[in-house]
Amino acid sequence: MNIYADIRGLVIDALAALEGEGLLPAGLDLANVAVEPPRDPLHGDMATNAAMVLAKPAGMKPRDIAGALAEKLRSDPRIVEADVAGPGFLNLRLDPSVWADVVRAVLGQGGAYGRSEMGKGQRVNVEFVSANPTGPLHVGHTRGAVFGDALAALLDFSGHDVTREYYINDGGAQVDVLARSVYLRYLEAHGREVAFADGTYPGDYLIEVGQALKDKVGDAYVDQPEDVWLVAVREFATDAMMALIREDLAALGVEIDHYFSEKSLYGTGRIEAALAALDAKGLIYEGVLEPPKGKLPEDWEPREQTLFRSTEHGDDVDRPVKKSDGAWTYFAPDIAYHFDKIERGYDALIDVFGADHGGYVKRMKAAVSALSDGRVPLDIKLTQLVKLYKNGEPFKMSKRAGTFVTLRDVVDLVGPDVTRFVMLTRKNDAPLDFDFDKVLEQSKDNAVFYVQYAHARVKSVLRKAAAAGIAVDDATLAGADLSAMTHESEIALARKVAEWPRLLEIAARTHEPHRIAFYLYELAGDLHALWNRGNDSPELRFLQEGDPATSQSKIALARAVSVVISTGLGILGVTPVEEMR
RNA sequence: GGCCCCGUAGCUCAGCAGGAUAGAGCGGUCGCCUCCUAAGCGACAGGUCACAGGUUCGAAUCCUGUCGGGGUCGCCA
Repeated sequence: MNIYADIRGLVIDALAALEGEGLLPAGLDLANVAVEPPRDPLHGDMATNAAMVLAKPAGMKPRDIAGALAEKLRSDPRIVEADVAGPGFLNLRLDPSVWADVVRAVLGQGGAYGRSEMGKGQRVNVEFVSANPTGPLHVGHTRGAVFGDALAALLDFSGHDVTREYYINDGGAQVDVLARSVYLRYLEAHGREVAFADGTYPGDYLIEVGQALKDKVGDAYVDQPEDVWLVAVREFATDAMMALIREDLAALGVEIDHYFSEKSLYGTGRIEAALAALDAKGLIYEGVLEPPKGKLPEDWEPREQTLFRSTEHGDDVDRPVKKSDGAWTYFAPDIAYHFDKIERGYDALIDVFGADHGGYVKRMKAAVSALSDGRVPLDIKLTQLVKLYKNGEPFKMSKRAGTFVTLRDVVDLVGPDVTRFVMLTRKNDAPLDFDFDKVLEQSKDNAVFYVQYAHARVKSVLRKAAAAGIAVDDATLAGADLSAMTHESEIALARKVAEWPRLLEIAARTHEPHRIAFYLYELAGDLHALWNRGNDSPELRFLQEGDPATSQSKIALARAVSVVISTGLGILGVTPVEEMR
């Protein structure tokens, strides 16, 4: 049940009726007609901008349209008041039974409340993390992982058919570096003294990989030239790193549906095929790029390269797909990879990148636009930096990796639930401060705690009611008489619950899962407010001693809140708690 | 220099397809525990939505420009 959608439908029907009666011209575009919660609750329960939006196309005064619309709407039993206000707003006051209906619907639907079909028939591919397989995931990847996973869950809940995907960058020079680094650890395992030159990965996490390599091949590679072992060690090392990364993701509760190997694009004609597709559209040419505007790189010299005419699809300059030595640039396999995604038939693509990849957004979009002839939209979400703090001090080092704080460091310290929630308490494109002490603090300025506390409070009431012999299963609560739910704090809470489907639609449309976290914080706040009213006004307490019927009606509302919190946390990948300890 | 993101209360940040008197937390001041968990709740104070134009009945929101912060910029992915 989405009460906002229902009432909007009512408004649309009324407008259609007015058209039929000739009071409005026929054929008006109603797409921009909105029904929203008013900023000020004094204005009513809902407001519509219909009259203002339609005034110009209809050639009428807003207030005249609003007046006629109000007349029509008043005939619906759910609308008790419809007043024209301001420049032409139509403020609606709903019958209190509407909120009772919402609560009943929530109890009836349970975890399905808020699900929608907005994405019905749409296959969406969400690619995220896609970290190089050269070491454990670090904090930045953690944010991308949480964001991508929550976004995928959100789209899934909104009716999309979602694939979570990870692109393994196992085709470039960095995996050769990895192989050489592992080789050094391998020699070390054989008791050799080794030095880690610049350009190798010194992290401790490779020690066990070197040992494992020794266990596997013995001394076969010792004192052998690189061409003997490089390919084999590279594969061994990449596999080990991917196993590590999968473990990291599992620790965070992230499950990838599809891992896609960059390497699989080489030597198989797939890069060539993708570029041939572009070539067939006249978008590939040999040419010399203009030097960058402004300050020139010192070693700049004009070079003829194979270029993709990305400017035809919105990019600022054309982009090279081959290096001067004839090898592919990294962009070439990326084009092939996205070509593959398009050919797999997705209706929409989403890439989650770190903010440092912001410079690639336009060219990637240009490539997808060109390859799909503009049919497949690509949205690229950038996740900003995470700044870590501990004891108020910036916190940088990891014991394990030697250089950066890993995903494991974070999850081990605060747990996956706190990690995930906190990572979503900022917009993806805003920097995030993550304070190891603060996120574990039990206070109101810690949103995780505050939301969990609200959930636990409801659970506590349910336990106490059950102990008092009052039936509080959802079926019983759904049948409770909710006509006494009239206090402003109760209505405010029910109204918030009613907003859940609408909030989800907005979050799904904008690809912004953080909105869920903020909504849950507000919902929790409304519950805590009502809870505390019970201190002064015993009749507002959820549990009414010796009065099962009233208790059930009160608890029905509380239970509806816990259903929404539980569902919302579920989308964020956070487990709701039953009690605070 | 080009491109991208950001600029909202003392601090950290929300702001929903443009909508009415711009919100929350922290910090400040003042209240609330014989009472379902006070790990909480209520009230007050606090704003030139960086700045200047433009579009619109209406702009924090859209467009242009300026300033400030960050990121990025052809043989690294």
